[in-house]
Amino acid sequence: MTGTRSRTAARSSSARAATRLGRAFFDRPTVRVARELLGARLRVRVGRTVREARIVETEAYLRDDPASHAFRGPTRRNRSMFGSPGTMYVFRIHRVVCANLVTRVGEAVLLRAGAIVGSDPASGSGPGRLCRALGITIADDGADAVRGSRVAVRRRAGPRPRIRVSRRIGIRRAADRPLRFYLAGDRAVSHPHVA
DNA sequence: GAAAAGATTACCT
DNA sequence: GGTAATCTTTTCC
Repeated sequence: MTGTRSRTAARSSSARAATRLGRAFFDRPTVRVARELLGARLRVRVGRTVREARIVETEAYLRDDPASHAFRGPTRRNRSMFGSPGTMYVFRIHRVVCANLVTRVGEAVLLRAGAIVGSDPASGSGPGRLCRALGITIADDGADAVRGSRVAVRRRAGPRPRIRVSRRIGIRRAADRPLRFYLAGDRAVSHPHVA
């Protein structure tokens, strides 16, 4: 039994390493990363358990983008956005937190919604709800999703999904830019009707 | 120092 | 569809 479990663990560890998205994935143009994160799995270790969501909705925040928290350069709050590709930028808004994955310096992808695996899929509909469902907190700000032990992103499995594009949700500045991406028809998408 | 603004959500009518 | 909740960071005097 022990031997079997050990062998199984070794194999799944190797498979996990093979499917985990690396630095190079995030070190690419932000819009491309935002699109390719759709369908990927976001895994968060919470104590002894692992929570997982299939990402269904993202938004890109660019360097030359008045809506981005990094627009005016590094501050104490946004310093994670200037970290390595794959760094988590988590910020607080009202009573919730929202999570981003950093791409290139000063740019990031906001994780707007995910279908929670093994639970109510719609409980991750919305950036604050996604973080709450996965157990992401402000303490995860600055964490490394590439090499870190708490958060990891796994490559999308399966065929290329059908992606829809719209303006971003809930912002005032640069509101017309088509920088929101989501899976067509997915129940966990937070604002299905925004064009 | 004080005040305003928010990449939101839940609950109201 | 509108609005209150809630609190940190940023910005302005």
